[in-house]
Amino acid sequence: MRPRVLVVEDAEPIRTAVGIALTEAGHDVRTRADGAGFERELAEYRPDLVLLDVMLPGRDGFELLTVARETSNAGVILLTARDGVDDRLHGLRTGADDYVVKPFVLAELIARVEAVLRRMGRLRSVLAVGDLEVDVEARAVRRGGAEIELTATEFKLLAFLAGRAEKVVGKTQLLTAVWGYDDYADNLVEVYVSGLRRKLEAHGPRLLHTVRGSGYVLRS
Amino acid sequence: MRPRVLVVEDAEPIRTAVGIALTEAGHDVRTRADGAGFERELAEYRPDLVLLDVMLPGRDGFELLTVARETSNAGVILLTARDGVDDRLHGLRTGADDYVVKPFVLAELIARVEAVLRRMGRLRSVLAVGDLEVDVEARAVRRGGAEIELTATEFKLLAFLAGRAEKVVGKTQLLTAVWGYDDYADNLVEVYVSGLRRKLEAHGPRLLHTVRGSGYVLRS
DNA sequence: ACCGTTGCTGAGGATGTGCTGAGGGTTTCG
DNA sequence: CGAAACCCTCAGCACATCCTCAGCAACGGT
Repeated sequence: MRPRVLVVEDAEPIRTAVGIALTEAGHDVRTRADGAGFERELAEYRPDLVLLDVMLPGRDGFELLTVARETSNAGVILLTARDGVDDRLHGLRTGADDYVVKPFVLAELIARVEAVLRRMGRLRSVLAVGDLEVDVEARAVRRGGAEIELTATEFKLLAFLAGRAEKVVGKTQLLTAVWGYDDYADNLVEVYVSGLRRKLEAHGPRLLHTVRGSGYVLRS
Repeated sequence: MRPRVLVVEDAEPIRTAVGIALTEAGHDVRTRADGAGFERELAEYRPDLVLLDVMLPGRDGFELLTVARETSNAGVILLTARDGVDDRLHGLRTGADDYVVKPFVLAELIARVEAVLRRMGRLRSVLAVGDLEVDVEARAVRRGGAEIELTATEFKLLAFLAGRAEKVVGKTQLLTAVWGYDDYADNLVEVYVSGLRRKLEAHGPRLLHTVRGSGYVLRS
């Protein structure tokens, strides 16, 4: 489930740019030009995070911040052209989770958005290859909705391969990365690839391909 | 109970000034000049918030940040003279809760400290996992309406796990976070997990799952 | 088509990892 | 001061997982 972000910003170019950047970063985004119907939007869309411009026509960002705090538990980031310490203090005291000053680099805004989401526990680092998802923190693997149970070694192997999806990985490389050996040992890798395939292919077509003479690739 | 703040900063004047300012603002403060014995300090003092200078003799702030994230639930604010966007991004990506650039106005630092504390209170006062509720402040645990009585150690363990719901937590990590040990000691963790399960599962299905070879997860 | 090389897979014993009941030392509380 | 609760250690059991082995299949160059 992707995190939902609500953006309220009157300047059209910024609103669009932020919307696109956040969407590309893998979030679900909804944008608005002013604070009209803000309460309804909060209730319906249930965002995990709200990005609020401070200077808005009608109700300003501080007012909306208060509303958001009272009626939801979304995180809030304020967005403003002003740079005085007083405004920053005001924003933080009112309870914003973060504060970004215009003009800002888009990459930093994204980083702050994700920092707040991560802190709230709404962001996971998930590696995806085709319909396969590898959640490293939860140590969980899903394919097409189904949860796949892996042993410790199988998971290490898959995580390593998923981390370099589309790239061919040699057996020696796998042995050092997963087992810590520095020389070749029997057919260890083959045995584990075999086991991994059996579990993975119970829920779909082959993802872990053999590249004869070189190693293995993970791709769809 | 006043919030505890741990300050790690090598420059003496700043360390003192920050210490005094935070104390006057009503916090319990402890200061250190470097990262030596940081793990022990975390385990003993159990700060709610850690202020870390990025440029420290010995281990730098980023390193300490990682340690703090792994073994405590404390919030973290980075404190630095550098102002490059790259450093800010690095700090936020690594998971800092906030980032203050020197030179800073003391009032702003205090405001940020309190913003982070407030945010943590809002997010962490009652942790919920499935039908389980862990109220950290009241030191109470409920499941499906029934109150569950836990010993001090059991509660610490559960609270730590609940703070990282859905994430796999290693035994070593638990030992440092809950017991303050830095190396593996017998099967302490297993014994307490066992006891915790008995109490938790008297009111519902398993929530505290074993992930063989990795650790434990709390999820429904 | 042949044959050496490379890769696949099922089986099984050794090992590792986790679970639990019991008990002694210590602290807390009445 | 005594009892209860609690913390930690220990030891035995259960079983999942790891790795080796051996035979078979697939591939590709000649």
